[in-house]
Amino acid sequence: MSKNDLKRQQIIQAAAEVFGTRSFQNAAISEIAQKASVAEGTLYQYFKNKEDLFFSIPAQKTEEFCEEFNLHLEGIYDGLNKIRKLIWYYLYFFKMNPAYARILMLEMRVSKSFIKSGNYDRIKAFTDRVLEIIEEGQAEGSIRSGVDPYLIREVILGVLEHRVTRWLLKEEKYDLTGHYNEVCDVILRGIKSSE
Amino acid sequence: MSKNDLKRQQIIQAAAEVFGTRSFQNAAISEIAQKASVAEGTLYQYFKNKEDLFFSIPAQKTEEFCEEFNLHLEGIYDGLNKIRKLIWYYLYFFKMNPAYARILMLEMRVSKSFIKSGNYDRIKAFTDRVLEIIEEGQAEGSIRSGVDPYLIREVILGVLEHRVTRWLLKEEKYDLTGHYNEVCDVILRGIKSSE
Amino acid sequence: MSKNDLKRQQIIQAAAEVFGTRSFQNAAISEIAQKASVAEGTLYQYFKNKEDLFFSIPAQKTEEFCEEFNLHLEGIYDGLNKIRKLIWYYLYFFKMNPAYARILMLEMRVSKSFIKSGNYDRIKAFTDRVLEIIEEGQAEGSIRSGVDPYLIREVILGVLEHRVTRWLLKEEKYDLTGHYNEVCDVILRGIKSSE
Amino acid sequence: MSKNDLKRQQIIQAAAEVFGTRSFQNAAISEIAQKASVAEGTLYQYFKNKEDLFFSIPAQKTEEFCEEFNLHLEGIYDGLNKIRKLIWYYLYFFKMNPAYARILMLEMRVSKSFIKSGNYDRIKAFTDRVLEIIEEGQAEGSIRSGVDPYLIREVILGVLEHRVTRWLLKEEKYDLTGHYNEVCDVILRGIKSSE
DNA sequence: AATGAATGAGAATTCATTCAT
DNA sequence: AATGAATGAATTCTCATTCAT
Repeated sequence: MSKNDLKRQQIIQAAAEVFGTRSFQNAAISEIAQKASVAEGTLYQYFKNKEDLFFSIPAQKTEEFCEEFNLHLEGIYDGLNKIRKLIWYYLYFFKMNPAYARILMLEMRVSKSFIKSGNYDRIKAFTDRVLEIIEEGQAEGSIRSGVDPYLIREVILGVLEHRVTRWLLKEEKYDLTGHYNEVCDVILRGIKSSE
Repeated sequence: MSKNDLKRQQIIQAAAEVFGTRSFQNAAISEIAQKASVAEGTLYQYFKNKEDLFFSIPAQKTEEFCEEFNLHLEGIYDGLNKIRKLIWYYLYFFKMNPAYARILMLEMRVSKSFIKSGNYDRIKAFTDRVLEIIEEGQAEGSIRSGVDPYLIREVILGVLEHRVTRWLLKEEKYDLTGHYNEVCDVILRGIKSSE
Repeated sequence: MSKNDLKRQQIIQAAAEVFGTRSFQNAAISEIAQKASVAEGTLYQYFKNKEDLFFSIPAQKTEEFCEEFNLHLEGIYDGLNKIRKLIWYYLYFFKMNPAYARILMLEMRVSKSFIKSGNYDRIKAFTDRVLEIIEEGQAEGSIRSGVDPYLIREVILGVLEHRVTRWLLKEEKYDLTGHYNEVCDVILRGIKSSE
Repeated sequence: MSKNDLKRQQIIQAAAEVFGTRSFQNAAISEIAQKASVAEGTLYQYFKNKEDLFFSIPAQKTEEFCEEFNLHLEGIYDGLNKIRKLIWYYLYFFKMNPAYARILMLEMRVSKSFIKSGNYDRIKAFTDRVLEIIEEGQAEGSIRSGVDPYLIREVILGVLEHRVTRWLLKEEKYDLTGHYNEVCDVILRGIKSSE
């Protein structure tokens, strides 16, 4: 990694810490600079402005997320188990990264400008991967075909995001991965009584 | 309604319009006051501060939502159809109230202080009602028993909130109630291939 | 004068003092506010921004200038003496108002945005008056006709502005109204040897 | 010219281009460096600071101006025609160099620090030359003697500077050398009706 | 001599809130 | 109760200049 990239990462790291505790508005550039041990002006050599810095946080984390996730998928060959793994890993990851969860769930996910900014692309790569898994599952017959895979993805991610969001708002008082089996069960089999 | 309450409503109405377009931070008290045809100082006779005014918006709308929802439930006696109606009405309501959707989905739903503020109660009344429906459905056998009703509620609301949020971020370009049947289907029957 | 206008004047007065010593860039809003005994924010209730405040200074002074000038013209009925009076009064006025001279000659007169701003109008009223005097002089035969009055005005004001500017740059070390007679003479009779 | 001087000129050239469009404050060192194809730090090897660089622009141009002017004077032996030539050439030069005109008329001419800086000397050489011409004219009898030659110079340069300045402020919309004959006429013969 | 990354001081402006009328 | 003028804290961002390489 070049010296340049290194400093960039160093700043993003500091930003992640600060934005992890305070909202975008309440976080101060001065605090980030201090935490990153650079002058305030230096931030502006690496990022266009405060928002650009803010939006640059997810890239790194998302990459980390995806890499780990792929490792976890190794050796799993059927769609349903991949989905189960996805559900578990998603919850596990945010349980382990609550500060980043705050940033992503309570700020980014709700921001039009983030979506428009190029920084959304990395996250899109992940959701594309999820779609792939679903389509493979449909092809192999383990996931219902005849249902729009986008809709299936919406259900899975909707539930997961909701779960993480609630957990954050309740100040992370309970175990986010708890009841993981039931969550999978309801997503897979629905809420309707089967007979 | 007292003259006092009337003016209160007038202000909330103006606030809903302004906050419907701009974010909390970007909305100006001065604009709200102007739109409500009162002096800025007057706002502070009715609301403690900007946040208090902001958080006061949902009460009225939620009540409206609940009343209408109850009307729509009239004559429906089985749990599954109640759920279907819930799903439809939820999407329909936000389709008809996109400005309010913005406020609720992109700001309130993501705010710790809103939850802590008393103003969350009205919304809680609604989610309690959903829980009731689920429990009734479980009792009558149409909804799977043996699954935590809270979890079932989480799935339903998670999907719905996700759907509305995506729609807002995509600038309301498509029909929010579209594919309503498929949405119900996936929620009710799950994503797993049934055989 | 309304209370509102009074405070406006008070601020302009303070601004004139500060801008009289420091350049536009070097003058600080905070100093002006302090000198005017108002909060910094108050300035922005009366003026759009720093530049707007700056450009608002000449109006008052120009009016004062014109009024006095008109008094001085009283009882003078021929064009040449009016021109002589103009020359004298112009030099005299800036001699008595060196701080304002700085603002007008070294900053405003050289600023495209000032000309474009409405605030230039008051000064235009003065130069229009000068043109009138010249045209009257031409009509009565005391000033050369057959020469564009605009050009004549340009000569008169050009010399005067140059004189005041030089005086300011030389730090007002000599008497600005000195040699007034010779100045008139050269402007009136030209530089060419008469035979 | 040494390699060193060459780079110096290169930088001044770039500075002239940039300062020709933007004001001193608005021009960026970085842009000048880029245009001169040197690093920002390099500028500071050749010039003490931004102002020093800015003030260094006129030297070269003034020299160019004087050389050309002297060529134009060749073969003219009487004072009045020299003055006429001066008036014409002055207007012509700035018409051909509007960017430099901006710098000189709207910024330098109005700056105390420029006068104090040594860089004013080259310009002084020119005004000294003008004084010489006037004194020669007085000696030969074509220019009025008995009038302070400094005052005569003030009239000539005052009118010319005023003319160029107005032209710049009016965004160079008309021909600067237009009406050149009338300008000479008024300067030479004055504004007074001759009988 | 040349570089260019890092610096950090510095200032305008906004706007929710107050309070005298 | 209503007003709205006055407040002033609070913060991003710029950019000339430096200096280690």
